Amino acid sequence: MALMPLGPQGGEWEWIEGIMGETATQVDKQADKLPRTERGRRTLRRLLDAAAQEFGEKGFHEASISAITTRAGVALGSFYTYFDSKDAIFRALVSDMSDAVKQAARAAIDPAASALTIERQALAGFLRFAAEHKEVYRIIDEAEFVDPASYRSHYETIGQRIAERLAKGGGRGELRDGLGEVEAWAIMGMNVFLGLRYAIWAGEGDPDPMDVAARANALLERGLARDAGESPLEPDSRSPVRPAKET
Amino acid sequence: MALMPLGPQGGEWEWIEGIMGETATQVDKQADKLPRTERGRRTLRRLLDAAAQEFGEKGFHEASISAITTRAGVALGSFYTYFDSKDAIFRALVSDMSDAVKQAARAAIDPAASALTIERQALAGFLRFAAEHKEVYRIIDEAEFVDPASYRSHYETIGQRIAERLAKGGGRGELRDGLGEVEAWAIMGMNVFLGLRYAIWAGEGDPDPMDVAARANALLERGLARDAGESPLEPDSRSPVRPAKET
DNA sequence: ATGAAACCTGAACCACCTTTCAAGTTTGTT
DNA sequence: AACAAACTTGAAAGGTGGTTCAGGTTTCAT
Repeated sequence: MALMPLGPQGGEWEWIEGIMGETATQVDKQADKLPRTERGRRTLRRLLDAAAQEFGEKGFHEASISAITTRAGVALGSFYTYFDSKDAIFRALVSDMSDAVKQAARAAIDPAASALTIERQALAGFLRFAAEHKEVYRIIDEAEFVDPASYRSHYETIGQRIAERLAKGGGRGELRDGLGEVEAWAIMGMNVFLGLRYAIWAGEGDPDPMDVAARANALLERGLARDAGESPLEPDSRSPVRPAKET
Repeated sequence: MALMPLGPQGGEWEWIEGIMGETATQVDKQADKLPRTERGRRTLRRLLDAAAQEFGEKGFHEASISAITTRAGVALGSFYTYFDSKDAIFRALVSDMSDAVKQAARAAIDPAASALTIERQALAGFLRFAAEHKEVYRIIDEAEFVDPASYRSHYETIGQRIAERLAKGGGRGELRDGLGEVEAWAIMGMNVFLGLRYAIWAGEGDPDPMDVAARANALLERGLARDAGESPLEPDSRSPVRPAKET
């Protein structure tokens, strides 16, 4: 499962399946590189795990293929049995990680919950995931420069998903009507930056992910404005709101 | 003025003054490179303008020093009269642009306005600036990998400034009490992503910056929740809210 | 005017890394 | 057992582009 694709050796990459069920563009070039033996699949996975670490630690340009193969314990030349180029393996990682992030958020959601609760759960899930897999965050972010198309499509997909949830919440009467793409991107940006600050850059006295998610959710629920008579829409959302210490 | 540091030839870099009033670390190494003649200052500015374009279009690693010097119309070797390395000029740019972004937001604000109006003005100012200077956005973003310390300090500074505004709004009774860093980062992330989507990636049918800022501000004012009786806190903030078409 | 400091020039140096390749080993099938 | 395909290996080709340098030109204070 893609939820934990980066465990030191627990890497279970969906990459192979992913690539086969793809809309296929640069994928075709890669297709003939799929391993056909057990040994081959093992090597491929080793390379992907090593690359995730290497790219995560050093960034795309500082990372070197020879460092990746060394980490993976294979010969330099073997790399090109599985990937056409340094870019190709990076793209494969981005694609896989993009799926993993979406999956993490989806898995954290209880579809039966109220619209606001769902947003809180999605954020909490994302924060937890980001804290556990900082490489993922970094690699996706660097895709803005190494593989812009994937980067854009990653966020557009997520944005769409959020917009759908907002529309649904509107239809149900839980949220305002007329919420759309702008609000979706606002929420997404909020989540990403909270992830950067409180998961990737988490420090000593920082509030834990649950508190952060609760505070962000309060913002989404009532905004910044002064309480003009508590809006009692989502009783569920108040319970975990312990005010976190602020700097 | 740093507000328009990237005009084709209108570049008025505060870089020189900036570096002199600095807390001084890697700055010292750079200090002996400050030009002492008029000609030198002209060349330095040419290099910085050229570098901004080159980095903005190609990204740090694809950009080459020889392309920068060609663009600037100076010899390759002259580059090293002003900068110790490719990294050094990039850092100089990040520092300058970081100032420019802050300045743009500050300039868009009317300090006498209400707390929420101020946030809307800051966002609108940022969106306008980002649309006009896409290179700035890109360069600062890439600093996450090329110059992480500057990147972090850039956002921490802005985050702090927003937090201060929130605290002030709370003190005045315009906003809730207890707003802090979490809310500041949420707002900042919101702004940055709206900038990415509606300024950098702006497309045909997209709403204009004013609409985006208004919608985001509505989110900050009342949240997503269904109108539980219009909160009439900021009459000012309703006027420019023309609902934008959504996809 | 004149000399020293500032600045300019571009060819060459050099370090680094991606990619290729020809030869060898392992795997899996018949 | 035997063979083809899959996989592995590491040395070396080949490019790229940051950085240096020695020698020339311009600036500016005296």
